[in-house]
Amino acid sequence: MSDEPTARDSRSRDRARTEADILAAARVVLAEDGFQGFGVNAVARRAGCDKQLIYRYFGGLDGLVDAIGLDLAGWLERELLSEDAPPRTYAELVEQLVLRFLAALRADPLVQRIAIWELAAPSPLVARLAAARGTAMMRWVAKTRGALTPPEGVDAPAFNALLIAAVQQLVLAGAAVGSFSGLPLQSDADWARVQAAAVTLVRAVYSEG
Amino acid sequence: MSDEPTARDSRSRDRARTEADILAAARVVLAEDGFQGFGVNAVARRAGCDKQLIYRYFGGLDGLVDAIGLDLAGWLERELLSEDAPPRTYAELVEQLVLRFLAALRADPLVQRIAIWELAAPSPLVARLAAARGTAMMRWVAKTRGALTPPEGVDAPAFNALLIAAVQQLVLAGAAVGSFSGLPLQSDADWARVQAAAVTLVRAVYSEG
DNA sequence: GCGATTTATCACCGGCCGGTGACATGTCAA
DNA sequence: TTGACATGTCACCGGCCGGTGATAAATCGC
Repeated sequence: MSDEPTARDSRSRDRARTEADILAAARVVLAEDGFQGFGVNAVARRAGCDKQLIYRYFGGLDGLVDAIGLDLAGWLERELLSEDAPPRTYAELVEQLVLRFLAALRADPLVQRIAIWELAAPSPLVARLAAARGTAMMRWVAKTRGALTPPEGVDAPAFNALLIAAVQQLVLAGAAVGSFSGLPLQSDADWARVQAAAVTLVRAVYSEG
Repeated sequence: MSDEPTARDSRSRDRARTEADILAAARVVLAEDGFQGFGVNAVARRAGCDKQLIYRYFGGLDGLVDAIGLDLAGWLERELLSEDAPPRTYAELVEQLVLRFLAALRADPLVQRIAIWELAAPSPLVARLAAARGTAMMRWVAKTRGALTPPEGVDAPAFNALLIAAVQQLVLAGAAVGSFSGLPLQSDADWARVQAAAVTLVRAVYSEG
């Protein structure tokens, strides 16, 4: 929102520090204003330095986006991790995945903006960004799945995609307009309702065949 | 994509025709380029007339968007209508709703763009646009529901929102990048898979309690 | 035929954008 | 001390944007 440059003596002459400032500014701009406001000028203003440095140190916006993607790669995995009891059934596995994905996405405006970016302006650049999320989820599933397998005769990939898609759409809509299709998505109670419905769905599909 | 003005003798002096041209051009621009490319200059170029006319006849972009919203209000209702047998159970009702919403949204890039617009840049303007869709679905449900009611002890609004949200996210992702979370969303076979999964979900929740 | 009105076009403004070349200043090594 | 290099700033370019005032041309009422 505000464009006041963050405090930063303009003569720091510390490249590592400057790069970190630029990267942080880029994340803030993207998280706050979305991809529409994401540009060289905005990031430089936010970082309190000249935009030329973005070209010099990151090779332009593309390199900056890639840099964001790098430390974003581990985001989802970190978020999905927990010390809870490992799932004992496939239903529990999917249930944990859905609930944690909901919480993680809801808490991270940056990733929300990236997801919207992907929908609104698909490009190889942002595709690379979004790919990290997908592979992270895959790896998490592979790691915590153990020997768990979906029930026979069930199109698990389709169901899981449905569930994750529902969660993502609701989180994005909730952040943007506070409701979806008449369902309020603001208070924690609203989200508890969504969680309950999602859990019921998972169990209806996987637990009882 | 291309900016060549549509054939149109520049001296037609037919206000009704010109207004229709502008409105059509606006819909095309929005459907093709999304809200990012939606502006006075782009619409005027596409309509093959001067942008001043947009201000004169529609009062600027806002009025133009409202005009789009007007004839868009009946869109969903028209799409949802059909001569199929009326649903006999609540499960059938929701099943029809979900499947028809999927088909309608998939076939209409304009509405897809509006949905994305709502996520990326919420504003009273586009909210008015998107509200039409919501009320249209409400009215359709009220009209075809008859005496059907959801089973006891089921949070029907939450489940329905989940299902519609899943469909919407998958359609948007399919149009943008052709897949979601590893699930391909391009061929008709891909979508048949999604439909089957959605139907199974609906029945698991409503039919068998 | 003629003036008034409608319809449409054009030229222009300020502002922001991405991008680049020239320049200033601090740092460090020879 | 001096010269090369790293770091940072500034000024400028062309292009597109939304928005507006003046002007031309066709139509209509009289």
